[in-house]
Amino acid sequence: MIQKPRGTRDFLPDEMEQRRAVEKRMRDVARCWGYREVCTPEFEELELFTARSGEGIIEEMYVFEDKGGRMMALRPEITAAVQRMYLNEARVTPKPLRWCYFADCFRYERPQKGRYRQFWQFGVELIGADTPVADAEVIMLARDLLQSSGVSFSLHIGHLSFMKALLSDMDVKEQRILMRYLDKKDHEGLKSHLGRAGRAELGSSLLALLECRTLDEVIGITGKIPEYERIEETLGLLDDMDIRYSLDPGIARGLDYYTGMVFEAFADNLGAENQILGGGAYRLAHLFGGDEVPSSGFAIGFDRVMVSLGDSEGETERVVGIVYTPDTRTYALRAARAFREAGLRTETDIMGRSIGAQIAHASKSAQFVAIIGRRERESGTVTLKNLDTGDQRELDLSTAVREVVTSGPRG
RNA sequence: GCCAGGGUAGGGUAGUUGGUUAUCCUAGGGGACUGUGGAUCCCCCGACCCGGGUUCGAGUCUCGGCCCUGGCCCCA
Repeated sequence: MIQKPRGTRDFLPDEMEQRRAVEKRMRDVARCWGYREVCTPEFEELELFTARSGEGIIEEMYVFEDKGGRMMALRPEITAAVQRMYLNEARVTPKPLRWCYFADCFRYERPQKGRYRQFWQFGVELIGADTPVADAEVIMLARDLLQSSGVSFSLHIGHLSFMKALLSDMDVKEQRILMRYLDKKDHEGLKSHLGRAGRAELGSSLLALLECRTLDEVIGITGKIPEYERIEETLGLLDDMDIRYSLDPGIARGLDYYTGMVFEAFADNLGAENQILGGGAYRLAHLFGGDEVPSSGFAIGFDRVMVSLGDSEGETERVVGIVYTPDTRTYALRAARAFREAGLRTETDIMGRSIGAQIAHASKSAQFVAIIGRRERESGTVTLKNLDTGDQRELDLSTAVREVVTSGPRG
């Protein structure tokens, strides 16, 4: 038999309902913050992604040549595409732009728990704002979104200026290597690299920086940096709004287009793949040939959030089963229409089953059955039976519909 | 790309000193039961991941591959 591609998943209705429920809560939060949804193509010109991350990431992407000989890639993330979209379509839109997305991405990687080749991200981008309160807004929104999902997490906030202050006299390439070591918390690798570069004296201050948990401690190591006041203001806002976070000067976020504030979130109950959110302030537009625009944003690893939430039982939807005899089929279908017009999930027999078998089948998912025979058809009624209580009454069709609508969901 | 552990009906399983028709539960379909449900009973459907090797004979042993799970690497 044909199997699904490696690293992809099928979702049955129960799981889809859980995912949609979480997705809906996130959408509602984003909407309340004024972030409106955008959508970009599933695939883009390969160059959109290599311009930013280098040729190396081709190995980790789904890349193909289309029939016109153009090199394309399934999007491995959304931020670059949104920036391209901004440059293409929305450069003159009043700032700031508050956008969000919920979309699937593709990466050609070794699958494991919480890591798939097709995965979904819920993300936001705030374009054209470059203030302390903009930084704070994005972080507060990140917190609200994760909170709405019900996941248990911790939020870590850093700023690239801390490391850069200590590394300011080194060239950019060297900085990048060292920041990579710091991000990975690879102390030995860091020390030996510094030793080879003849800068062993930096080791202790860099490692001490990783241990800092307050801005004052950081400044004690880096000295007063130009960004100090801005960072203090952002963190102060978060404190005033009772946002719980840890200051983590070790966050480097691998990429060089991040410019200032960076942050990550981790699920409390996941193993190796426990990062469920990452983001920060960045500049990207120049790479795509546009005027620079300060932006910030983040993406939530939606699948990891779902793994963290585990198998929780979704709300049971009210279901009505229409049970009827063969000679009342048309009346039964009209009755079903009336229940559906009231917004109820309504199912009718299409298997030619007996009355008893229809009820038996309906009772697996439904809370109500409307039983219809010749008598009900003649009088324009249905016999509404509550399968939870066993009560049943013959009611006018419209009364029966109202009865179910006002009954409220089960359990 | 690396390491470890796994793959038997849709789901969960038994079967490993190699031996007839591969066990049980559950789910699904039908019936007992054509105007009243989840019980019960009966019937049906349905599996050894793929390929090579050893053997008279492989679910079982062996090799390779694929896939899953966990970890490493990576993680935009």
